[in-house]
Amino acid sequence: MKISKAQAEENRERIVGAAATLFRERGFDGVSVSDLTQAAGFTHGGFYNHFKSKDVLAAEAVDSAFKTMAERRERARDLPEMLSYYLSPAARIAPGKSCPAAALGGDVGRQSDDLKTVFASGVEQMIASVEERLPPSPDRREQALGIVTRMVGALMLARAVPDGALADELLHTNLHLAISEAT
Amino acid sequence: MKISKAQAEENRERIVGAAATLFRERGFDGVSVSDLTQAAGFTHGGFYNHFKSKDVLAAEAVDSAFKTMAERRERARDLPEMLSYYLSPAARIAPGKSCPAAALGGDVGRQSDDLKTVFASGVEQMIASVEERLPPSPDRREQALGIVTRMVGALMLARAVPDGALADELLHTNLHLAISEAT
DNA sequence: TGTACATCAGTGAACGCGCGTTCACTGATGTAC
DNA sequence: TGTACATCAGTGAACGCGCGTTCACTGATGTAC
Repeated sequence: MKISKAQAEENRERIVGAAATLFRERGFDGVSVSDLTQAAGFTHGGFYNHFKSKDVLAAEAVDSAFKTMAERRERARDLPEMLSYYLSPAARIAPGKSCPAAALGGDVGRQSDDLKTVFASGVEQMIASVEERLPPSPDRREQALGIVTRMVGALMLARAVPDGALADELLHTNLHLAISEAT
Repeated sequence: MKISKAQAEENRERIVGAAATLFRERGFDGVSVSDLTQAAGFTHGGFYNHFKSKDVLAAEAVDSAFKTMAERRERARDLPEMLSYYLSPAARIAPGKSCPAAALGGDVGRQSDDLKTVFASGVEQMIASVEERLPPSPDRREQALGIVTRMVGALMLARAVPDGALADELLHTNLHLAISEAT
């Protein structure tokens, strides 16, 4: 049965949205085409009406995740507030709703150059977003890049370690270091 | 045909060694039990004489990778030298021979608590190793943890981005920042 | 506005494939006498 | 030291399973008249 154009477009967007969340939670290999179409409310065969392949969707999903994160960043009043959301225990527990760089960076290193390009532009957006909240200085770009590296590294490591003192320490210590780097 | 005990033990160690390299290069899901036993010179059925499951091997392989890295670290004369090896273009290109935290941290976040525990002890070793090369100070531990976070984040991000200016910048800028944090 | 029909989004069986794991078997090793 | 035999590391076919992708089909949508 054919579906209205509006409904079809909504289905497509639901797949991208589900992929943006599920890939961050379980990695690219941890989510099947079936998982994605089911999350969007239909069956797997229809997937290929919307995307040439799972890989092509992956690039679009990562792009979408970075965009959502950028919107969330804009809502922070200043850099310390932004950092404290980013490095919160809540963010550690909810990779599906947090930074795609921390959740998928390791995997992206083994994926296509197309995906790496999308990823790079997301990282550049993060750097720009931090940089424009930094006090003017000749090495603002370097500072911003350093802070973004710290954020991503800290969140990824805090998740790769069991719940406990080290996980908390990674979050807290890097939050303090990043805040003091930002002033 | 039975094999000598010495040969069997060597085969076991070859699997662990191959796993330590291949998992870092391709991720846990990117390497099959067949790949591992072939790399060790025999066929897949024999795998289960040595390991209860692929997951159990993964923990041992990550442990082994951290140990190899620790030995390599000991050979650096000082912290700047250690950092410049860690964040070199050569390390970026050769994940199989470089830091398991940067190569597998993202994946470990989605694996068993057993693996996370092994991973955490590797990270603690890295922190200790940096800390003992830092000048005495009440917040040496925080500094060391911050430097390790930067190293891991930088190497992972540099790999997740296509060859080019941003990859180089991630390596260079974070190397300079880490060195200045270390003095 | 009403009707006839082409379009095409979604269905679900089927494709070939590789995965982790099991198992009956082989035959050199290593031990007991 | 020599012989008989139990052990057990490695073999390779087979297991059930889920994967990404394809395809003939369905039937509501949306268009042409």
